[in-house]
Amino acid sequence: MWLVENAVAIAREPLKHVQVREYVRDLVSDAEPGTPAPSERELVQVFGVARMTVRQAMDTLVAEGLLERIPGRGTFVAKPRNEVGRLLSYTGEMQRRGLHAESQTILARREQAGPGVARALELTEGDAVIHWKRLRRADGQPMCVEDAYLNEVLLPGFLQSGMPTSLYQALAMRGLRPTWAEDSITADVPTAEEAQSLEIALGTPVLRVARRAVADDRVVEVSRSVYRSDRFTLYVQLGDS
Amino acid sequence: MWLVENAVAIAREPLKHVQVREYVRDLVSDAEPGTPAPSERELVQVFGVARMTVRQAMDTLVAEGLLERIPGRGTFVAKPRNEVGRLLSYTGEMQRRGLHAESQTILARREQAGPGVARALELTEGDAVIHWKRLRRADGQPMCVEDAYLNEVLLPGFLQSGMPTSLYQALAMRGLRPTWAEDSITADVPTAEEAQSLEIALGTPVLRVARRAVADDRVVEVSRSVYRSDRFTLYVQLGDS
DNA sequence: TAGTGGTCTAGACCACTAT
DNA sequence: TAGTGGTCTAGACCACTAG
Repeated sequence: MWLVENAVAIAREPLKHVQVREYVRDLVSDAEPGTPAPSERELVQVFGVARMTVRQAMDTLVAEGLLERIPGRGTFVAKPRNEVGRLLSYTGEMQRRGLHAESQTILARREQAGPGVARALELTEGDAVIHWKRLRRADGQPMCVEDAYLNEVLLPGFLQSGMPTSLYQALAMRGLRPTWAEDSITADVPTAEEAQSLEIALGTPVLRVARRAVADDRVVEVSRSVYRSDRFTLYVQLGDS
Repeated sequence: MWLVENAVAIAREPLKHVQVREYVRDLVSDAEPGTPAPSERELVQVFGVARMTVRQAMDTLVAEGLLERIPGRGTFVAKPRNEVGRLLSYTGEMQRRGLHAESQTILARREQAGPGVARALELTEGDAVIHWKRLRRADGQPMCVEDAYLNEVLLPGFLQSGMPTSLYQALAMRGLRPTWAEDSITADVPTAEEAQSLEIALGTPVLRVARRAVADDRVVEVSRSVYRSDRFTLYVQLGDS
C-alpha cells in the first residue's frame, strides 16, 4: 500500500519545500505586516537546499497572501487581507475576534467509519477514522462543542504523537493544510449534553455548523460544531461569478 | 527610462514563461474540460526552454483554475468552478433548492436613514432610503421575513415604477447587479411578530442573516432576514487565502 | 516499458534597491 | 557595491499511470 509508505515518509522527512514553507510560516505567523522575511539565499544556506526549492516554498506563501515580494528589496509579511469568509481554524477565528482560544478534549480515539462519516470523508464504511471531540473556549468561557472526524490514513500516528493544540497546524505539518471548506449552517436548540457543556439553558438557540474541509483535493476533516449564539456570529463573504 | 526600454523588449521578445503560458492558454481556451494539454516535456521541445520554465508557465494556469495536473497522467483542461457560496437572490436560492419562490410585501416606502442604516449603506443620516419589508414564501409556505434598505439615490423612481418581484433583477436592470456580499449569521428566537408571519411557535430557533450587498463598489442593499430553521439551511464555501 | 508530473540541484545573468 | 527577487538552464531521480 503505497499510501501508507508515502505517509510515513512524509511524517519522517517532509518534502523539503514543505519544511521550508512551514518554517517560514511559523516565523511569520506572529509578525507585524511589513516585517522582512528571511531572504531566499539565506534560507538556501540554513536548509542546504537549492534556491528553486526555497522559491517553491515562498511561492505558496505569496499565493496565500501571507507574504509579499518586492523586487530588489526583499520579501515581507503582507498585511492581512481583511477578508471575512476566509477559511480559518477555530484558533484563527477567535484571534480575529480578539479572543483567546482554548480547547479541552472530550474524546479522542480511533474508530471505524460509520456510513455517514465514510461518505463525507470519501472513505469506505469500516475504514479507520480519528474521532476527536472538543469543548472550545474563548476567553475562558465555553463557545462551541466540536465533533470532528479525520481521515486516519492521512494522519498516521496522530493520536500517539501527542495531541496538538491546533488541528489545522498539525495538518499543515503533513502538507494537508485545508484550502477550502463547505459549511452548512442552521439554527437549533442544544441537546441536554451540549447545553451542559456550553453552560447554557435548554431551549437557548444555538448555531450548528457542519463542515467538510478539503486539502489537496482530499477530504481531511468533517465536523459538526454547535456554537453558543449569544457569543458567536458567523461572518461569510459571497462572491459573484 | 528603463520602463520604456523594458516594455519594448517585452513587446519584441516576451519572457519565455509568458510566451509558453499564452501559447498554452490559446490552445486551451476553447477546449472542453478534460482535454489534455501539451505535456511539459513536449513544450520543452517546442520552445527550446528548460522544464522549470515550462512549469512556471503551467503553474500560473493551474493557479488560475484553467488547467488541472494529474500526476502520472498529464495536464488537462479543468472543469469550471463550483456553485455553492455564489451570491444569489432569494429567488435564485430557492430555485437552487428546487422550490418555488414567492414574496408578499409587508411594507414599502421612502424613509430617512437612521444612524445604523446610514452607516451600513455608507450614507449620511437623514439621506433618503427605500425601506422594503417582505414575507418570503417557498412552495407556498413561509420561509423568511426580509427587511431591506436600499440606497434611494441609486434607484430613482423605484417605488413608483411598480415593485418588481426580484430585487436583484431590478438592480441588474440599472447596472447594479450585486457582485459581492457580506453576511453575518446568528441563531436567535423570533419576535412575536416574526413568529406570527413565519407561522411558527415562539421560542422556535431561527436563523438571522444580515447582509450588505455591493455592486460596482457601492453598497446597494443592507438587509436583515430571519429564516425558519426547520426549512432553511445555509450553505457557504470558504476559500483559502 | 514509455511517458507524466513532482521534486530537487547548483549554478547563472538580469534589473532593481539601498547604502 | 552588496543584496534582493525574477528569470532561466540542463540536467537528475522519484512515484505514478497506461498500454
